[in-house]
Amino acid sequence: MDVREDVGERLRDSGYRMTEQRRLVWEALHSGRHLTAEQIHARAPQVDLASVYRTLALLERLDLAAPVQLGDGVGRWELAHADDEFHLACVRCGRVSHHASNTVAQVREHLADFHGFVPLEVDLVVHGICAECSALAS
Amino acid sequence: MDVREDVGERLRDSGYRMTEQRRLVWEALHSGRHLTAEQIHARAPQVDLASVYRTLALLERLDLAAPVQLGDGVGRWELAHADDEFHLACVRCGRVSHHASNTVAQVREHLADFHGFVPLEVDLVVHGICAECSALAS
DNA sequence: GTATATGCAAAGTCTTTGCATCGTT
DNA sequence: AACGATGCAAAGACTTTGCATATAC
Repeated sequence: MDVREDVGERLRDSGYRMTEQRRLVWEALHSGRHLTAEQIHARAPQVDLASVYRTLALLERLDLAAPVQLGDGVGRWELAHADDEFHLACVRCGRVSHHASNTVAQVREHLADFHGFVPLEVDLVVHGICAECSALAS
Repeated sequence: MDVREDVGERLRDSGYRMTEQRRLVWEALHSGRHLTAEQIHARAPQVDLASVYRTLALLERLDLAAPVQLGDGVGRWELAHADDEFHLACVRCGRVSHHASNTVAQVREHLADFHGFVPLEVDLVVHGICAECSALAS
């Protein structure tokens, strides 16, 4: 699953060049999830913000990274991963965790079986109060 | 379910004033779903764009309208509705439809029962190919 | 009459683009 | 050596804010 070593190869295979900037952005993406362009830039200050955006767009085209919309209107990015994971966003502490389940698969089946809609990407974000914050509040 | 008549009352009850601009935005929201601020402004040209934004923020505070994130990075709005409806966005023709099912309820239960996370809002958007476009492609 | 809401214009934020230079292949 | 990628700065899209005027109550 960790393709950190051969991004260069992957890029070259697709006709792109491997550069220090792209490597730094790629590494930054490994340091967290649902990161804003600004956060990635903070983790790779040598890379111009414009290049961060350009690199993210490229990685998206190659299905190596994916944009995330948590509903706060801020553009966020993370490494591509199976979309049977979804986000749990705590409205109290702001932390966002990932959660894997068969829920997304169920949604897919439900749609395909009954409605003729062919699901490609399922984006599921649940806002609520995480276990830690619930405990504090009681 | 149609509270069109008593928005004024609702506003006044909450300490706000009923104005022609707010009425126009409110009506515009009834003319479609997942509308951008620009689209609402087009449907109510007499209302300044800034007031459109201010009114939408107010309606959101009163739970009369809700922002929608379809994943295209564009801010969209619609009348508040039960969140067991979710969006189906066709990546081919761009049309977005609403779909109601118990899927969202299942997600809520799943989380509450097993993970201590108290779900508040569930945002589910499915990107894919609608039945019409599937038919055309075959 | 008073306080809130509006219009207009300016400022903010986030993202994209143009272009000369640099660096990978 | 050639062409793609980068930095920098400017432009763009979208949204918010300040302030004087208008308006609901």
